Amino acid sequence: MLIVSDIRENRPEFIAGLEKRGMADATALLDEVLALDEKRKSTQTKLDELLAESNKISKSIGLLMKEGKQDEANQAKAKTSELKSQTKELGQVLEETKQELDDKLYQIPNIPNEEVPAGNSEDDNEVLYTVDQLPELGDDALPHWELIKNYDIIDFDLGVKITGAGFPVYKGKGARLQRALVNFFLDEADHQGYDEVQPPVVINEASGRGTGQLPDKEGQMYHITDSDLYLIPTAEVPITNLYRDVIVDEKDLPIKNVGFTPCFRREAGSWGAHVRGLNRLHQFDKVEIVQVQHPDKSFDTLIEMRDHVEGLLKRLELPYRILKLCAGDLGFTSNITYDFEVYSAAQKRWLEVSSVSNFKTYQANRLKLRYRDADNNKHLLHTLNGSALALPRIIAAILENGQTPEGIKIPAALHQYAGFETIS
RNA sequence: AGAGAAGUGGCAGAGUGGUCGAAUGCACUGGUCUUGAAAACCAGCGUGCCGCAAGGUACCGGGGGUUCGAAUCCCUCCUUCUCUGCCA
Repeated sequence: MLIVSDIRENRPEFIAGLEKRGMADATALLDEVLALDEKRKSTQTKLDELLAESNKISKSIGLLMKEGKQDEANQAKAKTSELKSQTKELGQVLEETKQELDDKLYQIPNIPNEEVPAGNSEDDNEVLYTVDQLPELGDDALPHWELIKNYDIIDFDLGVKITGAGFPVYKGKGARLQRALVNFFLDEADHQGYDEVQPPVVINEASGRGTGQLPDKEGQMYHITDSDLYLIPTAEVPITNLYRDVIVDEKDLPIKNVGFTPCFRREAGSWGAHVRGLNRLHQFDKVEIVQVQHPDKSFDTLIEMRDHVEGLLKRLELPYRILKLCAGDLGFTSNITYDFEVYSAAQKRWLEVSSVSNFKTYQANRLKLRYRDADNNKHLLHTLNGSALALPRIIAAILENGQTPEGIKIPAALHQYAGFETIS
């Protein structure tokens, strides 16, 4: 959530930022926010004045009663009764105004970083790096969904039987490969100083709001209505919310966490030509890295995280490219995002396997996540996260790119973890 | 899941209708003392909102209610503990 006082101070900058995202009515929306905030403040002031008077009289009533001045006490009571109806009314106005202001703020996405290129669609994303030479497979190369069947390592039909489409069953070396990747990713993060956590994969509404999935992505999460809980779409939600309502000491920064969880996405309406096999699932595994950092250092941290993800792809020997997302393609809560895509050689297409983002104070404001500086003053922190990495598409790329007549060669970095070198 | 008990500041723990935002202790911060440290002593030490400030206001698990006035009384939800049941 944007910070109202910042909007007031730098209104043109915020308007420009939102327009860069393609928001047409940015000026009107921001002005509504500012007006509501003015109303909130003046109402608060008035209410406080009335309450102050009321409190004063109430105290005097106590004293009068002690002195036995019953009549005077009763007179004072009449006066406060009058005030009471006024404060009640104003209190309601204040609550409504706050609610309205909140609702407005929830509709407004983060503003893009100045580094973020302009643009409306993924075509405008900036390619920061791409592999020199795309791998060429023979004409008989198979897409991963064929390979999966041939080697019997992932079973979609069984998943349909147990749950439904988009919930595959990993079997034998498929399951082992997945576990190997998880352990590899977790160990690599551990080497980079991330503390591992295992959060719940079910979250409450407050957590969904804290990181901005609610109300923006209500329809994309599985909702357990009889308990009013949600299945996580990413470990970002439970891990970042670990720090909701927290004030950390400046010297304890940065906070670095890594977590492995399944992720659940309804992907409503997004089934089409490009979702075969492992390309898009309702449930998938992901290792996520999260950092909470000092505002002055978060940009360097973003690069550090980007480098970490890049290192993983290098060690997996997969052809990849790095994109800097344009303003129009940026996630709702993000200030700047780098996407990583691996090349799936049989499908001949790029698959997104990681998104590394800096949210700056957008999430922290909602989370009330702050740090205390040397002078004991409190300031909002910056939150960042990135996939490191999402599993199914990595597996798809490993399978397709590693296929040979003798079987599928898996990357050397995984041999120890998997306990095998070839799927045959 | 059933029965009972309890939720107060970083922690411990007072407070059952009226200067209570809240005693006291510990922890923490600054100072005095000391060659240094410890001890002792002095002072400070929650959060949000409004305000340039002085100050005001709100918060004692969450929400609602009674009252001129609620940490204190009532309702409700949540959580924790104990016992019973069930279970990996």
